[in-house]
Amino acid sequence: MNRAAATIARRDASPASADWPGDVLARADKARVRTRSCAQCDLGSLAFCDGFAPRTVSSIRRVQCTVQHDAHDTLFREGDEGAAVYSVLSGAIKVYKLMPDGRRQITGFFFRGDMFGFCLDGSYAYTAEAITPIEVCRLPMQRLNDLSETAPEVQHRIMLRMTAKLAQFHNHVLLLGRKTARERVATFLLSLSDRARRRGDPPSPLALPMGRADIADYIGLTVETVSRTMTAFKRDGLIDLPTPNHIDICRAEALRAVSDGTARG
Amino acid sequence: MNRAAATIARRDASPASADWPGDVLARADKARVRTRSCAQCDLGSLAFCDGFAPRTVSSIRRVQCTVQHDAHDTLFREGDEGAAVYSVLSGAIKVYKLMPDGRRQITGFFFRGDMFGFCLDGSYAYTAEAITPIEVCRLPMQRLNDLSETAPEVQHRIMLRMTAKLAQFHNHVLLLGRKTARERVATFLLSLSDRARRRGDPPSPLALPMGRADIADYIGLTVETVSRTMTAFKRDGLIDLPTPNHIDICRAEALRAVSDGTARG
DNA sequence: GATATGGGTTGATCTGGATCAAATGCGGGC
DNA sequence: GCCCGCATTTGATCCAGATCAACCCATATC
Repeated sequence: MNRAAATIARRDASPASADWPGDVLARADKARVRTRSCAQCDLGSLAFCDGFAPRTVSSIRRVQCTVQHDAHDTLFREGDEGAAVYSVLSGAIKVYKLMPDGRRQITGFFFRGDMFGFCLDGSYAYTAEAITPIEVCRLPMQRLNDLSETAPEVQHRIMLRMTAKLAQFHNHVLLLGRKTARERVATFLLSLSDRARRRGDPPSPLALPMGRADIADYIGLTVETVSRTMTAFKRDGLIDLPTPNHIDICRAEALRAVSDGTARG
Repeated sequence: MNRAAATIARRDASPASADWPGDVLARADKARVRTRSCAQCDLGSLAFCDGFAPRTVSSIRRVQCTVQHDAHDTLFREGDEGAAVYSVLSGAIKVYKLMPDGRRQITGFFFRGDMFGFCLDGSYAYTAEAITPIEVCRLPMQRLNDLSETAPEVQHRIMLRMTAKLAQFHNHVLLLGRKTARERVATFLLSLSDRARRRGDPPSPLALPMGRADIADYIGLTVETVSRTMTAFKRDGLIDLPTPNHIDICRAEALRAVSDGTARG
């Protein structure tokens, strides 16, 4: 489609090394780069570099840059040269793959503290797009690799993140391959709630920054089925929906039973 | 079910450090451990350690052990302490997750040269089972981590494998979330064929070591649908099925078009 | 050669979720 | 306050793939 054509045009216009702010501006829609270091980073224990030796941290600071995006901005597209990994400071991001006829599969949502963009060589396997206004910490992969010669803990930390992501994928593949609509929605809500809790965000009322269409494209359903299922959960008293974008999980155990297929019988 | 109960009993009987052959025997069904080193390894460029400095290779050799299993043996179960990664020397392995009611999702097939079992801390997220008689190279993860202090290329190589696996997962999630039965089967066959080619196995007739039920549980369909779809492909001249476990891809481009949804219109 | 066994295939029917269609609700601009 | 545009919800119908049920056909056993 014309979106794909636009991507190619942009890529041809900005070739080569993709490590520095100027390139970020050329490559991504409307990015605003702040050149200040990560001294003001408030991720705390969620930060990728938390607990590293001071000299390792300062090495990372030298190669890192903080980037802001508006909602709906594209950070990179499937097929772009994969040059950097990102750590989310604030906001929500979705990554997805498209089929030629426009079918879309969202393969991940990322929030404060999450990392995405792993792509050691070759090109990104998916497109990344801001759901809300976001702030991300951009880490050129090549620089991290260089760094790992002297600081093996950097790669080890990356491996931990990737391992966690792999485990998540196993669960998501189970959801997509074998779960019913009710089980999918329940699993999704519990997983979001769990992640909110882990990163210290209020788990109730849980914020749903993404729309119903995004949820549907993530769990392999249609908007209508997602909506109907949430309404059914509300009717059954499992959740409350103060607004379409906030849910209260009223009966977590019951929702858990739905999510793993042990509800009722 | 009683299988789960048996797992717990076995784990209670063999606690603690899981690095050495004796433990492998205790943990896995009927494993035969060969204590000879990997000097006879014939993986060549497919090997995890291919191209490493001689002293790194010999460090790996010291911690590695080669294990043989019969078809249907279980290497480890979901929830077992994740102590080692495996590299396949020969044969085929499937890994899967089960739901309490018995629904099964196979999350990966592994062949000669593939690695699986990534699990830096905590426990395995899935069960691994031999499809055919197999021979695997077992690498205790903790030892690899220690090694990476002096040889950063070890972790880098692991990261490459994990990155490739992540990209594969993105594709598989797209398949499960958004593809039709025909698209799924076509994608599956092409992916197997591609992997056979990459590892130097005859791409035609392509061997299908797994049964229809395994294929179905991998691509989120039923046995009947897999069988019907393969029959339809044969009728349409896209493939031939000399035996149920061997396929010839007759019209790869046409199958490719089916797999990405661009067939006919 | 009869007989069991366990894949794999084929046929008939059913159904969960998709699709098509229409409200409904809600935030933002003026 | 009122209108517009968009996301969400609700309703009616349809259909791809699941389910239920034979059946086929190799291999194994005696």
